[in-house]
Parts: sequence; C-alpha cells; structure tokens
Amino acid sequence: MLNQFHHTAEDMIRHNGGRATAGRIGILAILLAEQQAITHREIEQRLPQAQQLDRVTLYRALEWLVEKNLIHKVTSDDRAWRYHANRELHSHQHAHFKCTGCAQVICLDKLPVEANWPLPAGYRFQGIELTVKGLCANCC
Amino acid sequence: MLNQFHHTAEDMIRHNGGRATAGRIGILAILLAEQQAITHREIEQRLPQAQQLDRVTLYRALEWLVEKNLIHKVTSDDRAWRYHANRELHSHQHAHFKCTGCAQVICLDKLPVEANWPLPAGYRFQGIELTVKGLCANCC
DNA sequence: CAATAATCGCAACATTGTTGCATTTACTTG
DNA sequence: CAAGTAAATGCAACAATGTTGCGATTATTG
Repeated sequence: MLNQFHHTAEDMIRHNGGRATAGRIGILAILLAEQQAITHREIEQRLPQAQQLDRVTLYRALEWLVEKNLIHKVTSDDRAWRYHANRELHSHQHAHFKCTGCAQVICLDKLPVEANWPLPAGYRFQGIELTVKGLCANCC
Repeated sequence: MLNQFHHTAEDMIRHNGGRATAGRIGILAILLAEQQAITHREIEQRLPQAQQLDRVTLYRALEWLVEKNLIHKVTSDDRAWRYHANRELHSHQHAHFKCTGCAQVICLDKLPVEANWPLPAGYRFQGIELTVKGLCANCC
C-alpha cells in the first residue's frame, strides 16, 4: 500500500530539482502515507529491511525535504522532532495535538489565532507554534 | 543583587517541605531574578564559582522545583528546556515568545485562546503550549 | 550531638543530532 | 550509451542534553 505513494513522492522530489534517490523517495512515501507526525526513529522502523539508511543520511534527507517545503517539522517536548508531509492542508500555519498518553502527534486543521500577536513594542512577529495536549480517543 | 532573592527562595522551598540546600536556594534565586526563561546551561553559568553543582544535581533540583510548582518548564525547538520561576502571573496557562535571532525566551502575559479547543470526537483537552516566534527589539 | 532520611556527586549510559571526509551514485553531456 | 561530475551517501567521531545506580555527604529532627 506504500507503493501508491512512491510515484507521488518521486514526482514531488523531481519537481524540486533534487535527485530521486531510493532513500528520499522511501522517506517521503512513508510520510505521505502517515496520518500523524512521526519521529526519525519511527521512519527508520517503517523502512523495509532491505533499504535501511544511515542515521545521518536520514537526517540529511529530512532536512532537504523540509527545505524544499515538502514536509514540515514539529517541535515536541521529548526532544525529538516529528515530521509530516505537507499536503495542501498544511501549507499554511496550523496547530498540532499531542496525546499525553501514547505520545502520538496529529495535525489540527486550523490555527484560530490571529497572525498578529500583541508583542512588546519593537518586537517583530514571525510565526506561531501551538501544541494542544490531551488524551486521544484510544487513551481516554 | 541576587541576595535579596535568596531569602524568598529559601522560604518558598521550606514551605514545600523540602530541604533548604545551597543548590536549590541558589537555583531558585537565580530563576526569581531572571526575567526570561533560561536553560540548564545558563543557570550553571550564573551560579557563583564557589558553588558549582553537578549537572545531575542541577537536573534533579529543577525537577523537584517543577514538581512543587515553584518553577515551570518551557519546551523549545533546540532540544533544551528552559525554566522560569512561577510568579502569580504564571500560575495559569500563558504563552511564550522566542526570538529567532538571539534565542531568548520570555513569557507573554495572557493566552487568548479558549481552553476548550475543538478536538476530534473522543479526544480530551488538557492544555495548550503556545510559542510565538519572531525577533526581539534588539534583533530587529 | 547522634540518627536518619533526603540530597549530592561521580561514573556510566542513552538519545538525538551534527561535522568532516572519502566513496558511491544519479543525472547530464557528448 | 559511456564517461564525467556534482550530489548524495556512509562511516567514524563528536557534541549536547538528559537519565540511572549507588555510595558518600548533609540538613533536619529529636
């Protein structure tokens, strides 16, 4: 079922002038197939045995995908970044939800907070990072 | 000028049934004196030479202070937690601001977001972590 | 002042992430 | 399609943050 995402992934990568390597395609396909934002470790686990990547390569591929705006990074409180594919839904700013029970992270559709936050004088606004915490349906 | 905070710090610690050790008092005094949330490393640097603590002791003291609700932890995107003393202002939920130039973190007074966030069915809300990013007056 | 439970410090380890450099590989060009 | 080359990879080594176990020290209590 991952196969259907490989073609999309390869397209996205080529359209950004990058080399369509097995690693990048595999990673992006995994992120496209995933509903939630996942960690470096979780990506590794989902990669087929035959195609394990070096940790460094994985980090560099993710970095490149973020740079090209194909995926985005989510800051979490366990010191590990989570990654999620950018669908149209996520091209704009949005909030994330993290379950305090199972640690899963999902994207919330909208960010009902004004872009112009009241900051002290002389400060310039750039963006918002918002994480809602709670329990997901399984952990309730 | 830190001395004026030592007495306050010692009081706060004793009122919570903990031992008033030099380390805890020093750490809490530093956090009380500080306007912004600072990292483990920054706390270490502010401790007088004569009274350097082991990294582990520092972590454990901070953990205890958080547990007793005397300070709070701020998640950041550089994998390092920052700590800030709980004044009355911070007993409730509030947002943080992080400068993308100099990495300083300050607390924003209010959290103008409803406590009841629209979550998927079956999810339970617990709290919000909101970080506004931008440039501070010095970095603009 | 002695007893004791809390705290500390050291050593060792775990996890996440980064850097330098030599090797391999995907793409381009003739 | 056969190089040539820039881009991507893998390895080794390092850095930063944080944790665990355990024996030594110390603040508090009586």
